[in-house]
Amino acid sequence: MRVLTKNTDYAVRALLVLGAHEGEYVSARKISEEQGIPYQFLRRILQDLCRHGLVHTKEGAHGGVMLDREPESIRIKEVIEIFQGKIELSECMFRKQLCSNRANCVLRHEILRIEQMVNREFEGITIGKLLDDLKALDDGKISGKSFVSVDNKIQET
Amino acid sequence: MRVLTKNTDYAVRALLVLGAHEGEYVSARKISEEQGIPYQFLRRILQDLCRHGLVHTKEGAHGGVMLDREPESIRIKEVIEIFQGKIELSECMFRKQLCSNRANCVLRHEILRIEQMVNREFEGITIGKLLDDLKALDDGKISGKSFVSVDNKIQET
DNA sequence: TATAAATGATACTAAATTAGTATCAGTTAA
DNA sequence: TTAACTGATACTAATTTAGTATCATTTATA
Repeated sequence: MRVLTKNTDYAVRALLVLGAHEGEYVSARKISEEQGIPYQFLRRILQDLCRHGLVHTKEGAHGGVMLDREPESIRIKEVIEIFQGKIELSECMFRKQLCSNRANCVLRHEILRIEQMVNREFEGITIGKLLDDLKALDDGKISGKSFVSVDNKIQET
Repeated sequence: MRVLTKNTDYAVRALLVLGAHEGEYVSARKISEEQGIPYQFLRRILQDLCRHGLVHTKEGAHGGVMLDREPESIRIKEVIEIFQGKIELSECMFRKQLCSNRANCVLRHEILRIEQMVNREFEGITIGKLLDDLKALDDGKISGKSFVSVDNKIQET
């Protein structure tokens, strides 16, 4: 069960690169190489981000992509919704009509609750926050929170 | 973005029917008709539930399916994992190796946090609890929490 | 003992989503 | 003029999800 798709993953990583170079145009080629993201795929992702006003672009030589908003105002929730639509744990029939049966109702009640929780969480994470975390990592301030994977299990070191 | 698949949805509904008839064998045909679930699809789902020990079956005429565990011990998390595997918000490369780049790390840290939250929630919901909710609904005790959908938006009445 | 109502096992198809590739036109700095 | 860019968009491939079909076996019971 995977919830975040490559689209979203690549978009966030691209936004972090752009956030680290605020005020500069960075080319899709450079981001692609730096992050190991398939070039043409990334191109389309960046165009989507542009259409949604998260970044703007400059054509031609020395052109590229630049953040068009404060990193703090770009919420992961927004990015997810651009590429995957609204977060809905279960898109059931009851979004469109009265509950057809009561069994649906009770399950749905719980699911809506969790759905709202997840939405709140993704709303709380911004590119700005992630950039801060990155910076803290660089400064070694939260080095104790770095992770190492052993036998496919995540462990804190 | 849909997170719960039909498999899981149908399985939970079937388990609720079985929970409402504890100690009786209920046939796939009956559940299928009662819940509007495609018969053959449901058959396979019930077989999976059987293989995982949530239900047991009796072949032949007057046979069917019966819960094999206390409804309170059947957690939705377990059902999800049978049909969709472990809940992972983003199955990234870093599950298998050390973080290749730091941009992954910071995003991943947040994602793991939310992932654990979601897991805890689905672990807290059991078939027994949903049956209780259903019963309360029948008794009109939580009638104030019934839902009506207007223009695709959920509203409490 | 024949039969109808069940499950067991499993192969198959269809639809939808996700991931990735390719192409061509236009822009711009040097 | 040319190389390095983006804009737009069509196309293909791979994977996942949903659903269908078939045949064998079991069992209650008329």
